[in-house]
Amino acid sequence: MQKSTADSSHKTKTAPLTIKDIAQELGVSATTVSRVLAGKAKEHRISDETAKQVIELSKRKNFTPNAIARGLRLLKTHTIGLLIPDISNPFFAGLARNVTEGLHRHGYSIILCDSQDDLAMERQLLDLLWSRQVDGMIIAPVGQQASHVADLARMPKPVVMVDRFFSDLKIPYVSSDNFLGAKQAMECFFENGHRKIACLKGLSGSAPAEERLRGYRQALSQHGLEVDESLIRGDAFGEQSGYVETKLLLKRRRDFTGIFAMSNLIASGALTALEEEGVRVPEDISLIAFDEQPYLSHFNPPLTTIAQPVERIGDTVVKILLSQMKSPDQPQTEGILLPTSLVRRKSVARIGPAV
Amino acid sequence: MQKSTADSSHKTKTAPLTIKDIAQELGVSATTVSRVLAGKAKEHRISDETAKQVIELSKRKNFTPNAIARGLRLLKTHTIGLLIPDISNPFFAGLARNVTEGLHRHGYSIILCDSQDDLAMERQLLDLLWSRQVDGMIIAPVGQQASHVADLARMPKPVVMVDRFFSDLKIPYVSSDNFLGAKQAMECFFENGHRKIACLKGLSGSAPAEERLRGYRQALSQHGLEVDESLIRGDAFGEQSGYVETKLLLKRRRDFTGIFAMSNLIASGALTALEEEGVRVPEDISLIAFDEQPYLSHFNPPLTTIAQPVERIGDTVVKILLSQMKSPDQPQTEGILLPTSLVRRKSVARIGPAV
DNA sequence: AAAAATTGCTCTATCGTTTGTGCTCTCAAA
DNA sequence: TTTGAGAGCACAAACGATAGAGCAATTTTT
Repeated sequence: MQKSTADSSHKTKTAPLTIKDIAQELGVSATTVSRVLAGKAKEHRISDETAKQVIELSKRKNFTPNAIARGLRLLKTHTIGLLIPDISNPFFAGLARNVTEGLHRHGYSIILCDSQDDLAMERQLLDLLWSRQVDGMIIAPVGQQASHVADLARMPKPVVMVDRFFSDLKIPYVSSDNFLGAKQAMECFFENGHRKIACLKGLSGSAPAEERLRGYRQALSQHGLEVDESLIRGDAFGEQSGYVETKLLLKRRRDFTGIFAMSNLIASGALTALEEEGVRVPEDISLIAFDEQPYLSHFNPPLTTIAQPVERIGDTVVKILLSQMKSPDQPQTEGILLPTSLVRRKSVARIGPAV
Repeated sequence: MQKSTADSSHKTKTAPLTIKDIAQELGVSATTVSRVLAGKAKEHRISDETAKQVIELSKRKNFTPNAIARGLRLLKTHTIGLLIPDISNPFFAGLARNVTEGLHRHGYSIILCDSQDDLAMERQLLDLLWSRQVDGMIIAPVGQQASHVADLARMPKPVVMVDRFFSDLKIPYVSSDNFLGAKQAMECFFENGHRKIACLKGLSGSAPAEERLRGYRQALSQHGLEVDESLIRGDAFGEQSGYVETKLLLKRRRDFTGIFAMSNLIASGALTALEEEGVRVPEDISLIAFDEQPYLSHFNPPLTTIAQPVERIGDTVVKILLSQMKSPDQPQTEGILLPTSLVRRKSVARIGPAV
């Protein structure tokens, strides 16, 4: 075994460099190196010559200061916690992509936590994020219980909620205007003559589900139609829920002509059930789903959807978080609702005059 | 402004607790608190009484030791870097979910980096991850260039490649058996009488694209068919590529009867193009895509696909990484290829006797 | 030529934990 | 009454980077 000199033929593990190593090799102090690398050379009257040497050697040795040590000293980690219920849900994946990119541009990294829509897990992950000294958090809480989220408002670091939120907490949030979205979906049904429309609900108690339900109800009322409670079914945003509830609904009755699905996953499950039961879409039953994805245009039939402005949501969340981190004591934005839009495709049939 | 006592009505930001605060309040040393919280009370002869008090107070104050300070002292952050080309690609989203969960169960958090399939970004993110002192990395490199990835082999921390990999580097990898997958797709075409099959390629130089191409070629040869190079088109895994290449292909010729798309995104783009050109699937042209997703069964037509064992890939990656972290000097697994499977749906038409 | 200002750094303490070493008791055995 | 062993903890030094204060040269001013 040789003594040291990097032997690149084998997997020679190089010991991590420190600022001291650089300093020693140049015969300067660690402070100097730190200041040069922080771009504060001028400010601290480091000679151009010294600065150049430090930079060059660092580059040559591929040295970057230990961010952990830095974080400890500065009490700032340049890390943001991102907590979402399910990264494999395209809506959240898109959001994660957007947020990750936006924050990266401002020098922040993100720690990704997937709560799997589990409250206990969520609580645990929140503790974990704090223990990791994140500078801020972006969370899409499971959404049914607020107590542990409420504690976040007392934390010394900014937090922003997204999608799932609690409007009564003193924590800013960004979301689609779910109420509006539901009404847009319903209006589309009405225009095409539908009046009996089932609602496949998402997680009860969560803001998106409740707001969408409110839109559903109000749209019916405004058109002088009665809300049939037995047409409101389901309690989760997943595919399973869409499948099961549609199955049950179809066993019981067939007098409704439209289904409003609160997520694309629910819609997907519903489609499976409809197919199994030999119900054609949209000839027998029309369908509108929340959440737009490009591939939905290849569905059979191409799905009419309510599109959420995912990018705008992500951008806004990032903007709020950055601004809160810059000036923690400014008045907080209370909550922002971004408008949805209807994407008309072919899953809604005209069955009569507009209501 | 009151002095201190947490005033929960307002957003009173509580100063972060430290181990010293706990120690002081109990009249013991920080050492003792640390040892109790690390579960080393017995080992260090801390009385049950003291231990109980420490635990209780910590719980009551919701205290968790500062992981940053811990990381600095222990030179171990319990953080893993996850670098992928695009989190909004369902394949990687699924992988991320799996990996995140698996690592979390072992006490590790993940820092998510999305390179957006950009080499420069990838290089930058790798530096960033090292500077954050991750204990290990899971990377799906862009895949065209290996030099910066090769450096990883010399790092003192374990790295595992996934999906996109370089087999000649001394870094373990886990991936689908892309070669096999392509052959499975081709066999399905052959069984149904197809002999002229176009290939919509992914990113040139990346292992998945090259291996799938190899499978495509070999399958043709084995059946005594000539490889028509002009039927091999495209250079990216995205939707755009699928769309554009299909358009171009259709302008030029219509003598092929099948399309092998190297990703579901490519397939999606191809479908759009086919539709625009009035080509019916599968009546006029059959289609098989790599990457399975449940919703593909709702496509028009339901897509026949090659399914990658995403969960097994994720589990395996995690297993390898954990084992490398436990015993860094053990012989490394060189590379693991997991079998794919054909999901038969309705996008392949029978057009003659099997070849 | 002496005082003042400027240049170009270095020294030291610090962030919050953990660890090796060592200190002070108490109680029993010799 | 001294010695020894164990129990129960505290002290101080690290981990790597940074901010404030300070200090020796050199240059400028008067």
